[in-house]
Amino acid sequence: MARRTGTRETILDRATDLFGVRGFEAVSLDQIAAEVGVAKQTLLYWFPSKDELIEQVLAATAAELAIVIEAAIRSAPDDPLDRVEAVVKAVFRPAVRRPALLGLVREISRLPSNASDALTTRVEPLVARAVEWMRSEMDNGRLRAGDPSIIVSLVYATVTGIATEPEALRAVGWRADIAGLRRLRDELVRFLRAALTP
Amino acid sequence: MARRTGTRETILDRATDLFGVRGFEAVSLDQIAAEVGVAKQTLLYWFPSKDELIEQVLAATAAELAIVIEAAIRSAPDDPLDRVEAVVKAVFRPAVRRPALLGLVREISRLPSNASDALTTRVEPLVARAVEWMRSEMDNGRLRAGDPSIIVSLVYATVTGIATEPEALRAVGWRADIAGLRRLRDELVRFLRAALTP
DNA sequence: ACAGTTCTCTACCAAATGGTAGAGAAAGGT
DNA sequence: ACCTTTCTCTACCATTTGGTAGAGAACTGT
Repeated sequence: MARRTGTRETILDRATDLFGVRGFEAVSLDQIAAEVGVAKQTLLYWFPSKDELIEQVLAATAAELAIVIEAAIRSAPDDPLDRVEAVVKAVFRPAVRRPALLGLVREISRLPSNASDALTTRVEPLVARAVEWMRSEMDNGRLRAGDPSIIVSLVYATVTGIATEPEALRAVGWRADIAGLRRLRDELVRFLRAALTP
Repeated sequence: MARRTGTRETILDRATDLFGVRGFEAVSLDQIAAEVGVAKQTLLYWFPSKDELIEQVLAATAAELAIVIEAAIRSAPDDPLDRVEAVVKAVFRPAVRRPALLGLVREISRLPSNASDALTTRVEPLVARAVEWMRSEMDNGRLRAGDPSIIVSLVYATVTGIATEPEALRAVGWRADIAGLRRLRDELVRFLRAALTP
């Protein structure tokens, strides 16, 4: 049967959404296969085991986010607050289009450590660079002084948290229409700017 | 056999930790039973089904957090920034002692909506009160102006996010000793103060 | 001593889980 | 035309899942 898009890519795509929304262990291969419209064994042809599938999903997600973030940083102005805003906006777009993306990132902490270690070591240099950058900007007096490691984590937690908890937003009456999304994004940016301004 | 503490309470306790760390669907009744040191059917005697157990775990957690928060608010000073600090510190203590507590809160969004609705409607008045309080303090000029609903969600996302993602903190070299915890808590409070100061 | 309630157990069960074995279709290269 | 590789399928399998049935302790009040 002729495939419109690669079966492998379709599987990765659907699996990303399901894993991100419901968690790795909560999603069965049968469910993914049904969603893709293919037999379970087709999954196991492309990915020899569920663990392997999870690993590939994580790798693809990390790559996608890394590209978006890199691009945002490269084309961002020099002022650190503008830079943070650029990165947050860049991540926000794909994250709200697919809540599962950042949800996936959160899922990593539930993996057996050996599985997540590969990813961790790959992301580590990026994180280290972010922390170093933040430290130097703090020294410059262009960002509010503080423990740069923890501040980086706090910014990450805020963005990831707000993008992956529709429940919290629903509880305060927020609606996910286009106007709501823009308000949320702008309020998030203002919140972070206020938190980081010297 | 004479029970030291109530079997029911022990089950709720262990189930809270397991659910909070790994997710509802990822934890089996057998695993909980093994952890408690009891037969699975003892679980099903106390809680007629897994759904019922989940519901009770959520109810107990909500009650525990509500008590802590209420107490913090009552004994807090009038200044809104001090009040936020008091609540955050109050939640932070049990949250880091048991990361599963806030993890559980996050898990709610994965529940079938009918199961979480009961909880949602119970929490709704508290949330509404918080939003109204924040709006009036913004009008007073004692908090940075903004959309009070979204700001409440952002504060919640920051606290929950940082307390439930040890992975993000590990990635920046943070250690969970007592000194690290205090630094984290203080940095979190400063972060939120900066974000909310007019 | 005894009956009744409370509590925990062993023994099952049907359904779903991740995974194996291997057949057969589709396509390309020669 | 034919062989090989690529891809998807049906048919199973052992294990684990949430849950049922019902027996038997252990504590109660009388």
